[in-house]
Amino acid sequence: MARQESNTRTAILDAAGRLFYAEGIRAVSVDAVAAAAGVTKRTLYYHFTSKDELIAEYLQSRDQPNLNLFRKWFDAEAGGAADKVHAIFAHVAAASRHPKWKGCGFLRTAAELANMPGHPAIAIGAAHKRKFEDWLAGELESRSVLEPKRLARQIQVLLDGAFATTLINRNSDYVLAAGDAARSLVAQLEPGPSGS
Amino acid sequence: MARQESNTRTAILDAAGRLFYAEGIRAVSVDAVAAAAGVTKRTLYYHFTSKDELIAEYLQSRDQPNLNLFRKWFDAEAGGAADKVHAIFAHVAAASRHPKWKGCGFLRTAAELANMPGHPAIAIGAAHKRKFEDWLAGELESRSVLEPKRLARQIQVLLDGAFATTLINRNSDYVLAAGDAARSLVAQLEPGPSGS
DNA sequence: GTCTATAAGCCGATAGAC
DNA sequence: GTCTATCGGCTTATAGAC
Repeated sequence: MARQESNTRTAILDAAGRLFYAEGIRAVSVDAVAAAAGVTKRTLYYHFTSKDELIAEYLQSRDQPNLNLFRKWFDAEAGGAADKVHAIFAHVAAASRHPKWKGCGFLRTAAELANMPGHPAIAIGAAHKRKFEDWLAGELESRSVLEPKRLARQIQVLLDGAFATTLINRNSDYVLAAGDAARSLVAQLEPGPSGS
Repeated sequence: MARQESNTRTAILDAAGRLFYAEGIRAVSVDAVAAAAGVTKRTLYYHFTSKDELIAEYLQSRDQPNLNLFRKWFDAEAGGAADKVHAIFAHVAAASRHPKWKGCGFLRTAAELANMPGHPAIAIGAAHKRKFEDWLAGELESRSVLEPKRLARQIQVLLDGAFATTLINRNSDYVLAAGDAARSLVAQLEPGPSGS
């Protein structure tokens, strides 16, 4: 079966993503990934040169899907920019109540690899966060919100804080608190009746 | 030397703290901690029953020192509550520029142990964050800032977001952005000329 | 209380057959 | 492209001497 190549590769990447997110990068062995994918370790090493490459590709595979979720939540919410931003946090809060929730894979991976600042996976995480920030700044700007870049950066830090706190406090109260804060910050700079 | 007991224990805990913070919980072996403390592994296991206990005690040993830092930075800043809160972030930003900076040990440990929600170390992290939140709420309330509890929680999430982003973005811009956001949120609720 | 020595198994990665 | 088999080293934790 010469053309099964990409199927096998995808199966390995899917298994890696599931396990890395559920248990953490260093807690999951290459053996475990191979077993979950239904291949031998030797096959895994045929498709990926190292565990580090597997980690990097796992995060890369989550980049667009995650961004699309944020866009969907933002677009689906009626109302002004403040309410749309708040909706993102409300949806994250709901997701955080799911039993399989384990926070943000990008942040958790960066935390695990804090002693390897040059690791490719961290650069992929940085690019992901940057894309979110840039997208949000564009949305705010097109709605004539003041200081869109500064505000988008503040909201991103707030969202990362929300992700981080879910790992310490099981309930979603802190995510909702972050959402309230984000809405306040946007409302201060939003045009219209409640603006300046 | 019957009374060297607590010295040895302290040496082990110091070494553990240094290594766990610098390289991460799972990246550091018990062998490495024992070697750094200048004792054998058997001695380490005489003083601590397991690596998990060592992890928990490492975080416990950081609880009060970290809280004292926050208090010191807050108290040393002249001006109103908004400026005092901002000062905490400014000092964290400065600390994050140090080459040995690796973020918040409590959050990084929680991220590494995300697959073990009942781990004692996570409870210690939760208690630490809660103490910070309660202390800050008290400071805000005594300065007649409105909704002190809600605000303290928002600021804590912002601070955790600042910690988290330093692991992805090397520079301290995001910490400063968080500090600006925190100051804005306090200023909105602070009494006086700029208040309602 | 601290030591030497070791258990028993898992780690990432590779050799070579087919 | 996938397999079986294995390397050398590291993992947490323990046995037993002193």
